[in-house]
Amino acid sequence: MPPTRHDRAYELDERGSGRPLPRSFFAQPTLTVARQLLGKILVHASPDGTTAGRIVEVEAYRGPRDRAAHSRGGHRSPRNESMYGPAGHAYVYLVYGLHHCLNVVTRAPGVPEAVLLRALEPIRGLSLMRTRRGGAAHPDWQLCRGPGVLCRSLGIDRTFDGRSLRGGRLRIVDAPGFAAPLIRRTARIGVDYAGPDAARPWRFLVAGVQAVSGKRIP
DNA sequence: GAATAGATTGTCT
DNA sequence: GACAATCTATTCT
Repeated sequence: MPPTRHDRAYELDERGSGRPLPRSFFAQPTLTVARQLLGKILVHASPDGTTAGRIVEVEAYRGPRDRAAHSRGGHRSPRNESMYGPAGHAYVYLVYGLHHCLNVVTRAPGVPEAVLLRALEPIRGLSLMRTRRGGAAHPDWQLCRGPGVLCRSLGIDRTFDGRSLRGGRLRIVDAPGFAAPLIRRTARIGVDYAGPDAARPWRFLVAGVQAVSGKRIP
């Protein structure tokens, strides 16, 4: 497949390589990491081929005091153990018995905070994404629109839980961010059970991007 | 375009 | 046995 305009713009080579982000990037406060992840690129170099997309929507989950987080009240179990691990590693879980969701762990080991990746703008391996989605004729902007769907398109499952995202087959590489005025905040999605924390504006997305979940912002 | 129901299973009470 | 950081198809308007 010939390189696309996006590949050159984001300096991805044939294997989807790029500059990794330092661990210090992921160890920052979770809201900072969430905002700064917008524009970075998630790459999965699988045996079937490489798929990649630019991060355009995320949500922050802020540990024991956040009643929407899996680590609320300091809860710790085999399922969410990765949230307690080092910054820059993955926390992958299954929701509703059907869909995988990918989080990026933040802060110091023992501090169970993370950023959920909710949508990507696809930039590489679009035909493989369509195959993984079951061969339906989805438009490009629908291929990674939503946390479960992006994992399906990129072939991400719980085998990546607890693994580093700064090297290996699944990784996040550096790329230019978005101008601050384009970044919007809203309440998080699907956390109505979380009482007062349901309303906190800890979802970050990019205005003018079609590939975000829910209603897009002009 | 908006609202609704159903899928499907690991995890926790 | 209840519920979940979701998605899709279907049935309205």
